[in-house]
Amino acid sequence: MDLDEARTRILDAAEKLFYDRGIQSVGMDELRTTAGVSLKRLYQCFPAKHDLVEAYLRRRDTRWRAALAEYVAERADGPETRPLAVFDWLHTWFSEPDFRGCAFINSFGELGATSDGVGRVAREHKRALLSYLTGLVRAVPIAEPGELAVQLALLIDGAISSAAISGDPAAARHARTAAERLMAAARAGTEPGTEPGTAGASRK
Amino acid sequence: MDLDEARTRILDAAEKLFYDRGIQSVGMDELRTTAGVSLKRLYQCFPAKHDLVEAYLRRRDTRWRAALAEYVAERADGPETRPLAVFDWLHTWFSEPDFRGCAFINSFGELGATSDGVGRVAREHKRALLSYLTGLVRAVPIAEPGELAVQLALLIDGAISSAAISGDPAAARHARTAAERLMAAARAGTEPGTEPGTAGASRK
DNA sequence: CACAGGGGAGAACGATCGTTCTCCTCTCGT
DNA sequence: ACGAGAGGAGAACGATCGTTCTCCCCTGTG
Repeated sequence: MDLDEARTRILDAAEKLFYDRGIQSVGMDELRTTAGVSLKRLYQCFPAKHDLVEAYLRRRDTRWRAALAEYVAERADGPETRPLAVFDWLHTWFSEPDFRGCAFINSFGELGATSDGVGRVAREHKRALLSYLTGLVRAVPIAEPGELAVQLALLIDGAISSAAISGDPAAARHARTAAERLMAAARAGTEPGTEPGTAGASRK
Repeated sequence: MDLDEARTRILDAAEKLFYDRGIQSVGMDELRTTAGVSLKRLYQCFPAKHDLVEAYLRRRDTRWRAALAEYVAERADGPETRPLAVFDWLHTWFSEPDFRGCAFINSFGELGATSDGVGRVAREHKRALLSYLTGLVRAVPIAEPGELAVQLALLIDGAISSAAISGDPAAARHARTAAERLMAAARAGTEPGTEPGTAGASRK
């Protein structure tokens, strides 16, 4: 077996088990069994459990954000609907049978006080999501794009937590309508006639 | 030492240790030491660890919601500002040095898949919070109070998670301004002249 | 064919977990 | 004064954890 294939099989097993049942609830032996590799291989790829935990979180971060960005890019039919498509993607995610909330919030709650690596990865994940949202919002003429992006991030985190605990994917729909109203409110803050593109002062 | 005093000392220790470091990271022996009771007493009050975990969560639920309701009742100067006072209370909570997010989201992420008692308490906590918010919102003339209450709940959960991971209490302020705009949007949905209290149809 | 070496399976190790048991002390009713 | 029972301190137990070690086979090269 290749060393890279062993790595991906271990990471696949880690993602399934860690996300489903929490990190401290799954031992290295079960991980080894699920991945189908030997213990020697496991410790050859990841010298300690916290290395595997961090690698699991980092890979999940990049994949999660890539899946979201891909969905938004191909589903939204314009810059105005892109921020709302985020919540449609959330709804499909919440509807998956093994959905169990945000892996980073869960890991942070479990190990954030103990392992600073987990806290760091969780912080980076939320910061990267916020910068992605900021990019989406900037493509729409809006009074304060940073503020709206932060508000959307709050709605996203809230919807994830609510859907995880209640088990009801409808949290994504409620968050979506809230996002619509926040976008409309932020749009109302822009004075008409001052959008970039129409040169000159048309009012004053 | 009284039996009731032992119970509260154990619950005090459990709340501090479980909330600070997670549940699985603190053992019964450290709990016993912090509470200052004997192991026999500990197991006399709580026959197993999961009993203590559930009691800890239930007591925290009632205390947390009571503290919130008390703050809102004495700080808000009218029905219109009560929902916003919730976010002011969040800001003071986030600013406490040992703030580490929502105990129920954290516990659910750590043990929700394993222990169904934890999942049940977390669900009840969120449901009770939502019904409290619904009560606050119903005192304001608003088109769909249930919808607005759900949206506020999403903002609250999102602010808690965001503040926990980023460490920045400003999440409460952002959530507050979002709540203001959502309330204004929901208020705009009510037709003027149809509030209860002004008898008769003043428009039609 | 001989043999060196890497990988697989799993036993083994020390630590720690939740829980129980032992031993000793103290108190209280008669 | 004295026996009985309750409570405290902590040893002890079985299980499980993360990690390492042992043994054996398999393959490739002279």
